[in-house]
Amino acid sequence: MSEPPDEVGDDQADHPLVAARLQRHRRSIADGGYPYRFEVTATAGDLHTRFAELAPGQSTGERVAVAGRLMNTRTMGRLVFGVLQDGSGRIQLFVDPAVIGDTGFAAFADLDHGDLIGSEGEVMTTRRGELSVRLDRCQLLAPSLRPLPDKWHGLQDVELRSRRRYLDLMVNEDSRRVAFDRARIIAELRRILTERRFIEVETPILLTKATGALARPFATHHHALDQPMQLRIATELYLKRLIIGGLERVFEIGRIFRNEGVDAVHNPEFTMLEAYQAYADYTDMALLVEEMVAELAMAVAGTTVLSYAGRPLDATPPFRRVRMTDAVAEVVGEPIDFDAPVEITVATARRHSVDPAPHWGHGRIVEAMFDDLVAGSIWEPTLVMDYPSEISPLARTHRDDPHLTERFELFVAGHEYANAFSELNDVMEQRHRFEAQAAARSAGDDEAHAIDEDFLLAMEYGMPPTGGIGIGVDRLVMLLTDRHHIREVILFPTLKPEVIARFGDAVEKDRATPTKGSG
RNA sequence: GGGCCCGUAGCUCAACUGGCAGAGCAGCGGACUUUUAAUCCGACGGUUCAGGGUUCGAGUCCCUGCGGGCCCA
Repeated sequence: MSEPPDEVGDDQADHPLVAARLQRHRRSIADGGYPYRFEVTATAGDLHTRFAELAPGQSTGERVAVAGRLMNTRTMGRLVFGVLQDGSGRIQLFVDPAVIGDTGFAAFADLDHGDLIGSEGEVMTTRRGELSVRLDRCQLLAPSLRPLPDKWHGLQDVELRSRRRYLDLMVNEDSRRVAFDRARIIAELRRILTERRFIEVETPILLTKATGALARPFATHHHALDQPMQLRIATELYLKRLIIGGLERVFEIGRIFRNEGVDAVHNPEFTMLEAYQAYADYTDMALLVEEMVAELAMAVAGTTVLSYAGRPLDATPPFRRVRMTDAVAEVVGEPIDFDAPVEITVATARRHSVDPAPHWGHGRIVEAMFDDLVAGSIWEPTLVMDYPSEISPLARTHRDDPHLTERFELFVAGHEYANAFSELNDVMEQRHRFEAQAAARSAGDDEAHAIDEDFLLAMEYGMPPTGGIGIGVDRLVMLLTDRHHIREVILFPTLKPEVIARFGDAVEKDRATPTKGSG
């Protein structure tokens, strides 16, 4: 054989199921190849909508052209019933040699499941009432060289579903629906904010120093500048610079990168919405997030009474509000006193199996107790209000309690969904808070904020009172689509490199097969 | 990081206390002129994740590694 050995990329190249398709592909190329375009006049969804009422055994006289992937065929003597899937759904193809001709019929019979085809014919219903297109013409637009996954069970392997998302989308209706719902949710978020006169902006991802949140950044390097760089961990401080600049209502829906582990609710890159409104405070943000969740639930689920993980979940505003210190005090059975010696709070924590680190103050300890003892038991949407200053370096001190800040987080189903403040706008105070963070960092707290001098410079020009909020978009999509793992709502979640097992040998796929990038 | 579980045909899954590696779907050949996961008949399809060990004999037991899942931290 003089054929190049790797016309199909990997270990499956000589698999019989692939080889036959490869042969047909070569014949097609020799016959002049495949079309460059196909004029589509209808989608499956269009047809089902328009002809929903059509009785069995009817012909419409209307000729349409549909395109998509051939998912299944059933031969019945000299008839073939095909199932065409396009972006809107599925439509049956009725293939009768008396209509399409013997040549056309033979060509259709030569198609493989998975092929992309363009089909034309009259809209009709079968005797059983199935809406169909009676083909008088059909062409192969692009072949599938590999067989589809199981037509009934689809693709089940959790890892493969993420790795080969295209296959997952081809054969698992649920996955397609989540993708569409996610797009809808993001579009609705834009609509909701735009209607409220927010403008959408883009701030840098590539930074010399990532700031604005408590998280470890990814490190990279700029070659021409010979400069170490980091990927952003928040959009917060740049959006506030825009508030200072007078844009007054800004938001960004952007990818955030945090160098941390992967689990059911964490992916190293995720999508966050941050919105800032000048002359507003955290009570405005609370109303905003309630309205958002309710409107999104109506858009996606048609109701604010959701079902999540088999349990009812009522997301109808107003949400329950509870002060963080009260929630903790209730669980531990004694009040939290920020003026008492810290040892008192340490002892309270230890009695509840929470072990504070030596440099923690009341605030960090209260947060740890909240995380361990309270957060997991929250089910219905709850605004946890008024976080300790120690853990809120960017939030404004509470107008009624100097130990606390005007900050809330939205908790649902045991997890955090949003984080909002009355933004700290006093540059002197901001500098002090940053310095306290720096001190915590040198005391061994690797989750403390870094000082951002450039941001402080911006603040020195005066920052209006501002309400700000950050919302985890992926988690919101999980909640609204009843998915329980973040990889179900991210099309391409972060995965380890694929490893191909060889004889006594394991090779990373991307190293085993040269690609454009490596050449 | 710790515990438990999993990795078998392209896909979905079986295989008892160790004893010839199976089915359905897909693919191939055939029957069937209105099917709906069509149905029926036939033949085909395997490095049981990789490496090592125990054994007359390993998918199964042991060790190591890789990958994955769930729970916990």
